[in-house]
Amino acid sequence: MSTVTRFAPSPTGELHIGGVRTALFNYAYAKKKNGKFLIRIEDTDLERSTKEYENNILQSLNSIGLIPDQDPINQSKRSELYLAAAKKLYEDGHAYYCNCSKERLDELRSSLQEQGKKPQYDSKCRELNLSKSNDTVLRLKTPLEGQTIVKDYVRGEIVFENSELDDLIILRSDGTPTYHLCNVVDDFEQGVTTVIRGEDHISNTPRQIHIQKALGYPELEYAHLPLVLGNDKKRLSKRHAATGLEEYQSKGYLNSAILNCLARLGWSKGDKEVFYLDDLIKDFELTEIQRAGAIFDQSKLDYLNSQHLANLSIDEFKIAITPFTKKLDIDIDTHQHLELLINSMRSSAHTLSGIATNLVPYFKDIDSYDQKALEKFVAPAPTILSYIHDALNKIENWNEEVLDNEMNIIKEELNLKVPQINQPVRIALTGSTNSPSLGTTMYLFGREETLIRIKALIESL
RNA sequence: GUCCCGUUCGUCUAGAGGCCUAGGACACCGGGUUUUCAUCCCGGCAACAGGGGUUCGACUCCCCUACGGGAUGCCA
Repeated sequence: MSTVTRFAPSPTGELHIGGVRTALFNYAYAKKKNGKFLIRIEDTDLERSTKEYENNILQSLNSIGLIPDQDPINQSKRSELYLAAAKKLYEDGHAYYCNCSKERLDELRSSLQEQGKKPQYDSKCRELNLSKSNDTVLRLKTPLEGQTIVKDYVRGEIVFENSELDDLIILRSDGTPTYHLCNVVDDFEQGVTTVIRGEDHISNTPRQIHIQKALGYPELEYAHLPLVLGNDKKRLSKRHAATGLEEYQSKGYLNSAILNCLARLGWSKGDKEVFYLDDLIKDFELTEIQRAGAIFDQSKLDYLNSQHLANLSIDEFKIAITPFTKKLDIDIDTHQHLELLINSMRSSAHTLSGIATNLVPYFKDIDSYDQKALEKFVAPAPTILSYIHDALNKIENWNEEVLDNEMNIIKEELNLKVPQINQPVRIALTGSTNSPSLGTTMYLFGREETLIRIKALIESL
């Protein structure tokens, strides 16, 4: 049987990186098995679900390349299916109507808890043969004894005593189906074979297995992933800074780097740290997933991003950085030595937005100089710049070698140390002391612009 | 409370009883290259939660404790 996995988010918030990782593992496993990866929107909670969040989730998954093999489905549009399943359960004697009031349930729970027992429904209505009415819920007849064993790829076999589980509600008193029913029915209807989801669902699993069995559905395979945590070791949530996928994308982290980073959270293959989606698909095994929760570390993402950035071809890099340079109102295609510029600057920051910012001086006039640098390198000897300007002005053959050579000559003539003559020029050209090697930098600016900028700095003093 | 899951350097992880003097990566610290910054290279720091077993031998197996997480909803 061909493998089918699914990512089943509920649209009650933006897609965060923990969700992306769950989707990623679902995707990778399906692809590895030559199966299908599906998306299901679990929007049965009308109160909290919104179309905006749904769109955000779908768009995010699409933008990062985790494309489903079929159009996503919405649970909110499939009630007939759930109702039909509920009806079958009732007719087959696997479910019963219950009219216990909320008050009774609350009392029951608290009194059981006082006795040190597990708070659960006492199955009062189980044999009463109640019929459906306005205030009845439909409950599943959970097996009273025996065990339910969840076979999990990452944790092995997890055993639950059936006596620990009560008769769960599958249809609310307003007639709408609950999560567990929808989940089980859809997994069956969609042909899902393998459930890969967060470990917060482990204790839900035996309940779902009971529904499956009652409905006569085949068994599923499970893999419960450890959770992605914030710095405080707490489960990632809105309280943590920067959890949304879009935030990372808009800061200029490459999709491939984000995916790489997320995949390494809970999974590894030998000493391989830098890899791509294709590698993951090839190497991935559910049994290799780590069992403990993992803290998301941004400095690791920074590193991985640098590596992925370095691996981009010039054309790929151009395409990747363009949205960021556009935002800063610069058009890198206008540069006369674009390839050299990119290769000189691509490692200047960890993110595309950082690199784009560093690129600005190469396209726009300097509107402010680094004051500290000015004080340190220019203020002590302001006349050096004029000397350099005049010397460079005589150079016709404007290339890196000649320029480096000339700077060396100037250094000898003035009997100065390298930083004393190099740094003022850097400041004149880029506004700061940071730039590629000086010959390259002057070459990148060209003869005319280099001279203009040196002059401009002299005049601004 | 009860049930379930988990616990190796600051972080992500390797580790399937002797290969472990516990390996790699990020971060950090130091050095080199770059006549600046970044990159890159080299080196260093740093962990088996605690206690009992089992065993000739335990990071690895068992039990207990502690700590963290989840479930215990007419949320998903």
